[in-house]
Amino acid sequence: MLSKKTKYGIKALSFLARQENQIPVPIADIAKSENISIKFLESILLLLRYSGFLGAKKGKGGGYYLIKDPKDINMAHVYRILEGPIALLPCVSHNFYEKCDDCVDEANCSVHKLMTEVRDNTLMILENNTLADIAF
Amino acid sequence: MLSKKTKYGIKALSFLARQENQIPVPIADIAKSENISIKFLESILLLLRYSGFLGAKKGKGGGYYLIKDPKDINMAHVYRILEGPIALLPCVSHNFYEKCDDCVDEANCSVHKLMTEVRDNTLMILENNTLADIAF
DNA sequence: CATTACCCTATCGGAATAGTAGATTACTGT
DNA sequence: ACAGTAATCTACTATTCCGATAGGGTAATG
Repeated sequence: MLSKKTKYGIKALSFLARQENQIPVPIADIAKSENISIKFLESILLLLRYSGFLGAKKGKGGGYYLIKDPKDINMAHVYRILEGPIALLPCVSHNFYEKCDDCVDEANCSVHKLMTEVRDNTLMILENNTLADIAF
Repeated sequence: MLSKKTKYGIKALSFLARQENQIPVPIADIAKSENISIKFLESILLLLRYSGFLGAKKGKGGGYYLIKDPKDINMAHVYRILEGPIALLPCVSHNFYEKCDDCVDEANCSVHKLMTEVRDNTLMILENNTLADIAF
C-alpha cells in the first residue's frame, strides 16, 4: 500500500502544477486545499525540494513552486523519491536490488517470476505518465 | 512492498504444487526446503487451509497438501488472502474499498487516476497467472 | 508413545504519522 | 533604518501500529 507521504506528495505536486503562474504557494494553502497536516506536508515538500522538483522562497510572499515543466516530471521518478522501490520485492528491483536471504535459486523462484512481471508493467505505466498527464 | 508472509505463502504453495503425489508434507520439510521459520510458516499454512487452498493431516505421516489443481489456483486470489488489497490505495480497491478522508472529489483526484491504472494492470497479471504457471 | 498439526500469547523492532519548539530568512510599512 | 510579521527550515520527540518471530501447551493420529 502507498504511504500517505507518497499520496500527499503527488497531490501537492498536482496542486502546484495546476497553478496558472509561478508565484510561490505557502505550505498552509496547499495543506488546506488538499486536507493535509501542515507539518507532515512540510517535510514532504522539503524532500521534493531537495530532489529537484520544487523551489522555495522564504518570508512574506514566499512558498513553494515547481521548477520543472509538469510534462518533464516522470511519475516513476516521483514514486521512487517518495515511496522507494517500485518493485514489490528487493530481489526484483533495479534501483534498490538486494538478494533474498532465503532464496537459493533466484532464476527459478516462483515469486520472483511473478513479481518481475508485475514490476515491469507497473514501471511502464509510471514512466508513461507525467505530472501533466495526471494533474488536470 | 510484499510482506514476507505473502512471499513465504506463495513459495510454500509452489513447493506443494511441485510434489508429484498428494502425500502430505510436514511443515518442517517445507520450512527447511524454502528457508522459512517454522513457526511463521505454521501460521501461514493455517491461513491457507482456512482459505480452502490446503488440506492438513495430523499425526505421523501428516502434513499439508494442495486440495485444488494448481491450474485452478488464481494468483490474484492468493494475493488477496495473504497480502490483502491489490490496489495501492483503499479508494482504488474493489474488494476493500474505502473512501479517503482527505479527498473531496475522487473522480478528479490525480493520485486516484494514476493508481487505478496501476491497479488494473497488476490485477490483470495476477489473474492471468495460476499456481501452475509459476510453480515450475 | 511419537509425531504432527493446532492454538494462544508475548515480544521485539521499525516504520509511519504527527506534534512541538525554535531558528532563520525575507518582505513591508513606518 | 528598524520593527514586525510571514514564511520556510531544522531537529527532536511521542505514539501508534504492524510485521515478524519465538515459546509453550493442546489435540489428533498412526
